[in-house]
Amino acid sequence: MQNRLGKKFYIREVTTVAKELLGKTFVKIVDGETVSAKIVEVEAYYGAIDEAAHSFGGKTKRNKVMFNEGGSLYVYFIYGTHYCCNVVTGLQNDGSAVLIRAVEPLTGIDYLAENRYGKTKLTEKELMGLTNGPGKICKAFNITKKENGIDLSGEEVFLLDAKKVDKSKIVQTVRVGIKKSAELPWRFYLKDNPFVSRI
DNA sequence: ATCAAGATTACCT
DNA sequence: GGTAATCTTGATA
Repeated sequence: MQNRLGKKFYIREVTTVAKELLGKTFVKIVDGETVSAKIVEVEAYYGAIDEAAHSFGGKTKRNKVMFNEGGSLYVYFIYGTHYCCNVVTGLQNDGSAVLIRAVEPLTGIDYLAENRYGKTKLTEKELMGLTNGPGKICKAFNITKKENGIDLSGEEVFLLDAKKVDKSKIVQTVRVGIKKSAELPWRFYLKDNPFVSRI
């Protein structure tokens, strides 16, 4: 039986939460249907010491959700075309969050496919590319600025606990796609999982 | 008021 | 491999 992750889970040090998010289940309820996916790749961002974090340099209209107490969803718009989805962690005003970079679809795959490709019959290649990147996840789950700031203890979007992933399965590397603080090894993914965005 | 850069992706050669 | 797509913020005038 899977239980919802509680407030305590999120209000901890951001890299700890990032690591433990691997293997957990991301759920969105759409018209009573459960759309879910396993988290396989994440990155940690921490405003106090991390120049690459949106929260570095203080609160703005765009990033204010990142300063919430852990357990909110932070969605931002980037490059004029893509949304990315983060789980806020830590205490109020921490400015820390975990970016969800890749997930493995579990249920509601037709919903994800329809949003991403406008069809439900997918080739093997399309299936593998369904949710293996931060922008793709938001497209597939139809997560937009409407979802920014929502509480993960609500009934629409939340996370389920899962069996703890063995430490030997977690790979830790540097983050992808950033120029500032690029050396911080705050990216975590599940070893050998085919849905990880890049190796 | 104008402008460049950004936690990305898809489509081109 | 290169680049267009085209929103938000923060710097400069």
